[in-house]
Amino acid sequence: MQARKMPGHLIRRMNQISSQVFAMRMQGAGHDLTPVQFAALDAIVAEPGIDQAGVAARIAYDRATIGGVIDRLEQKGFVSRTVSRKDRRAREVNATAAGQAAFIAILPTVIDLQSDIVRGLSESEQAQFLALAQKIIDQNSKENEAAD
Amino acid sequence: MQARKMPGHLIRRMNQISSQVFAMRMQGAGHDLTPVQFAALDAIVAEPGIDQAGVAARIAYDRATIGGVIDRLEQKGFVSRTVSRKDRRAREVNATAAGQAAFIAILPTVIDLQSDIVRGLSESEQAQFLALAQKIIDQNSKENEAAD
DNA sequence: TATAAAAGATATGTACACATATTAAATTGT
DNA sequence: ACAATTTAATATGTGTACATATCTTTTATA
Repeated sequence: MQARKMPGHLIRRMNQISSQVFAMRMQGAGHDLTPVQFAALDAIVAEPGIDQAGVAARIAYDRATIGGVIDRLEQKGFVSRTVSRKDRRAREVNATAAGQAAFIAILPTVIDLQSDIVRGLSESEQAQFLALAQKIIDQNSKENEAAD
Repeated sequence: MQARKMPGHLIRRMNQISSQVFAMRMQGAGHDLTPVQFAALDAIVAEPGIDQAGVAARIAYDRATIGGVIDRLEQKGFVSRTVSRKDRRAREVNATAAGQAAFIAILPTVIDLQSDIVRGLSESEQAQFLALAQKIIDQNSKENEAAD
């Protein structure tokens, strides 16, 4: 049995390829966000005032990691954090004007590069692949949180 | 367009799930190897005397990362490194007796946990998924190295 | 209400992942 | 043979990813 044929290994390779395509295309378009930073910004734009734990839950991140990701988004001037008045443990995160503008500018590039990742698959194969991936994720995240 | 439906995001989530299943099952079986360490050990057992760059190429790792991975395998007593007499820049890596024994002991667990990762898919869906994943990888690694 | 339990965030430590730079050794070209 | 290039490995720095511990604040409970 070769490790290279195992689901775990194939998934690792796909993730590697996906990250490389993302980095290359974003750099080519003059943007400077990692996949994780983009996903976090997406969540924050979609739900202004969300707290860090909410961002983590929304995109299935680790709580301990999200702080650093949002740190970097803050350094770039894309988001701001304020202590919540409802719950002083929580930090409410909002996209700044610059962050919203950046998101709008970057989104088309991100959407466009997605088809690069699955290039080599026909339209119907792409749909199949996405459906199967979603199924794997749904099955394995039942015990964590409800999907939406 | 929600980031959560994009191929890149789904692939990241699958990789996350895959890594978690691997860690949990390995720990449950009393083993202590990461997915990357296992894949490296697999490559070294399959090709004794391979150099570090060879290991990296064989499993599509980053050259700069593989040194640290092999460091950790060496600390566990699973592999040994010797300067090649043919090319004194290169380090020939070999599995020790303990490393080979560990590999044989661990392999069944790793094989077994693979079906956990794709649980939720039927047999035929699993085969479909693996074929599509392989296609994505082959397409995106054409410019790097030949597959085998 | 005092205490316990839970939750949001941060800090620490380990392990990738990769870009870039550096060092040493081998290879190539003239 | 010698300089230029390439290659193997290491070093450095940034960015995840996650377990665990700690701190603060909130909530639940006796």
